[in-house]
Amino acid sequence: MTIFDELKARGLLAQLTDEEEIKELINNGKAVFYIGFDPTADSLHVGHFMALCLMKRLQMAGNKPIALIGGGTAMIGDPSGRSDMRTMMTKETIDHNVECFKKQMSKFIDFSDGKAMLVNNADWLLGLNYVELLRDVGVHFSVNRMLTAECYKQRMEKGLSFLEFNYMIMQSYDFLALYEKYGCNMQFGGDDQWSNMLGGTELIRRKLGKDAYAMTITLLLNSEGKKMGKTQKGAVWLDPNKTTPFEFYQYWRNVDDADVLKCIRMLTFLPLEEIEKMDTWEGSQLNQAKEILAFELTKLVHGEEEAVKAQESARALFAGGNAAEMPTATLTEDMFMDGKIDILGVLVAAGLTASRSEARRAVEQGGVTVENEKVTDIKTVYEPAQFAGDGMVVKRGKKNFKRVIM
RNA sequence: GGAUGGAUUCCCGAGUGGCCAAAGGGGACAGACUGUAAAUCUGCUGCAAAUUGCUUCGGUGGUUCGAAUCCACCUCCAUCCA
Repeated sequence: MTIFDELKARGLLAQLTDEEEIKELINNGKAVFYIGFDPTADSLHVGHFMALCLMKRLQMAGNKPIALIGGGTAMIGDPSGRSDMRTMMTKETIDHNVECFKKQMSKFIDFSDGKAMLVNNADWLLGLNYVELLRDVGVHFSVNRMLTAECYKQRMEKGLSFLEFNYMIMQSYDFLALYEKYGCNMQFGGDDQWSNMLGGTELIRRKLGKDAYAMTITLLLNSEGKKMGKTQKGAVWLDPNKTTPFEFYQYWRNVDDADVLKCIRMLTFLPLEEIEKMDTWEGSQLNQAKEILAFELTKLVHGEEEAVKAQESARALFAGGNAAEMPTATLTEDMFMDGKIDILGVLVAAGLTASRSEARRAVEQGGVTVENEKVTDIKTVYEPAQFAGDGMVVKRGKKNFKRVIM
């Protein structure tokens, strides 16, 4: 199976500028492609992960990836898919994020021996001269055309600043710069990047009279049409300090039935034949598929050891027992009043609830368990000795656990 | 720069002097049912020393016994005009 067919079978491809030409290039390892990542946070998340996987797949097929970190474009902020303006980030924050991105990326992509490149568009964007840019690049853009782009249309009602309006031009310029510097002939990105990417191919055509190609990856949406990889608390991060391997595992373990197979297909490296078999699974059998999904992804991101730990913890916990591997919270002396701490205090200290009021509600609604014993009285108190040794396992709801120790 | 409309709790949105910690909906959370799923039903959703107290309706100041609500100034947003 060719790489192109595989990508297609996995449902990763969304839009392509020229299917035949792209097929030819990537199947024969002739593509030099880039994917841009704007450092808007200090860790990569699931959306980036998909793009990195794509890079890896193409790299394995002999193509040369360029990972572009948008240290320059982050100064502007991409309006695509946004209903309101991004908060402007300081140069310092961006620089910090760029460093974090670099570290995480090198875990997934092999940058040794020129097999891949890592560049930062701050290197060429920040030094641009305004008037020169307008004359060289600006002439090639039609405002009328730009305004018809989907990403701007959405913003016509809410308001769009000139700063953000220029994002497309910066991204287009990136493509041109990479084309000229490194012979980069293709750009990949999320489907919401389509218009920005077309801007680049157009610019290359107009300025150099050359063809370059663009292809977008299907956005990972759940059955309700929302972006996956987001929780109430925010994104699901790849940095274990921001989203622990256990939480990461649980996120995938809990996806809807309707989304499991799609996720396995798009995110894992499991062979397609194996995935086809799972496709026939129904009902509670899908639970197995979820376990596979969670395990595979945790393994890819955090390594096999962490994946095994997360899986064992999860199995043990949901089977009713207590696992050795569990997030822990440590109490300190000063949390005790007269040698005692009440259940509300424990819940807050363990980070299981945000406030004592919330803790009170959780207890009153029968959602709190200590060592598998339901706690019904909000006045229940504990003494330091009870948290000695292995401590106690405190649960809020079905899926929030903490081992609380002294 | 001018005119008009607007800013309410996680989000949408009602409230135009006391009965307002603020209707309704969504989401989140908890319970029941399940398969760690969905759907459904129930509860709940500012904080706390908890039949009470405290802080909140863009910001600051004012009127009043009493302000989300009235007044002044400011900030931000949208629409129209330039």
